[in-house]
Amino acid sequence: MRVSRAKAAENRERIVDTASRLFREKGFDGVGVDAIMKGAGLTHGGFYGHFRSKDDLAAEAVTRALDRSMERQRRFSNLDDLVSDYLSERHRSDRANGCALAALGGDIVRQSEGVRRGLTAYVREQLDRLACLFRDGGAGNRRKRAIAALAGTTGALILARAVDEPALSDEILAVARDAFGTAPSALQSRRVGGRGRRG
Amino acid sequence: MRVSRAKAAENRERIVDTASRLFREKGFDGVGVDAIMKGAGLTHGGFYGHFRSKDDLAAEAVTRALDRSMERQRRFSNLDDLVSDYLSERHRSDRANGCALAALGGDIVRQSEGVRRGLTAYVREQLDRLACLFRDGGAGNRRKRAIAALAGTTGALILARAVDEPALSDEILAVARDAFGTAPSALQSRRVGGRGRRG
DNA sequence: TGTACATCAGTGAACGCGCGTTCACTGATGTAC
DNA sequence: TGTACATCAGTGAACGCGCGTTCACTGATGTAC
Repeated sequence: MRVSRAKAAENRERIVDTASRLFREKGFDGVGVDAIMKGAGLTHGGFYGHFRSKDDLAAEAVTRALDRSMERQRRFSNLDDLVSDYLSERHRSDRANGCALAALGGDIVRQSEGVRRGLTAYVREQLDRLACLFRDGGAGNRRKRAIAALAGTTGALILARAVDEPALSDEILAVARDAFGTAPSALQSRRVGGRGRRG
Repeated sequence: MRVSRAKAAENRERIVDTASRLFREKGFDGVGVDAIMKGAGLTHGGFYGHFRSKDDLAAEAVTRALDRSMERQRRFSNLDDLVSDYLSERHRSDRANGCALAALGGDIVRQSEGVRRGLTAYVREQLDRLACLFRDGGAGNRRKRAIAALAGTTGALILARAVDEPALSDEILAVARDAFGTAPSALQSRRVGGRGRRG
């Protein structure tokens, strides 16, 4: 039974959103067209009225996830808050709604050209944004610290998720929040005791 | 046709090695039992004489990859060399023989309990090793820097591989080498010019 | 050391299930008058 | 505004391919005498 054009467009959006979440949660190969359509409240047969293939949807779903990530991170106006949010326990456990880069990491390389281009644009934007959030230092130094912070937070989230022991996972998140959330950071020197609140 | 027990054991080893490389290169779902056995110079039917299932092999293959990584990294006695090797262009392009954590990242979470336990042990060992390589600071501070370095290098390698543009990828590797390869690092302060050779 | 037989590593055909994709069909929507 | 028809979003059965797994078979290895 046909539905209105508005409803059809809405359905399409819901398919992309659902796929975006399911892919991050279970990986590209861990989710079938059937499950995605069911998750969007439809039947699988209608899929090809909206997309040319599962790969095409994957490209859109990753792009959407990255856009949402960017939106979320724009809400923070200082590095500490942004990093605390990114390295929160909520984000660690909520893969489905979290950073696509951390969730799909290595698999993205094997995706289509479009997906990788979208990801590259996201990384560039993210680096620019991080560089702005550093308060001190010249442009070159801020960019370097932005790269280190992006690599560090992404890696920390992946590690915290991969590791089996809650205590170690918590420790990784906590240390990384401290190391990458402020600049200069705990990485910097042989500071003993204190969490740098004074500085 | 039956082969000698020694030859059979050797075949089994070759299957694990081949799988270890192919999984890192193409992901767990990107490689079939058929391809693995062919890569090891055998036919697929013999697979189940060696392993209970593909998942069982995956567990062994990841463990093997992590062991090899650990072996390689033991060869370096200072942090600079270790990080330079880990963040080299060779490692970026040679996924098949590189770090399993960076190559399989998010997918490992969805693997069996055994795999995750092996990975956790690897992370612990790696952190201890990195902490030793820092020359200054107390035990607590060294561990923190080890965590930051592990997260940073892992994240940087994943980013450098994910990104589409060679120049950006090179920049990420270079900056991360500088930031995580020495302590204190470029992250530390608003140092301008010079690569810290003097310090 | 040599012979006879049991064992079993590896082979290749076959099975069966899941999944991406296709298609004939349905019936509500959109449009022309 | 109302009616008649064409369109087309969604349905559910079916197809076909790939892949994990099984199995009867082969023939070299290992063992018992």
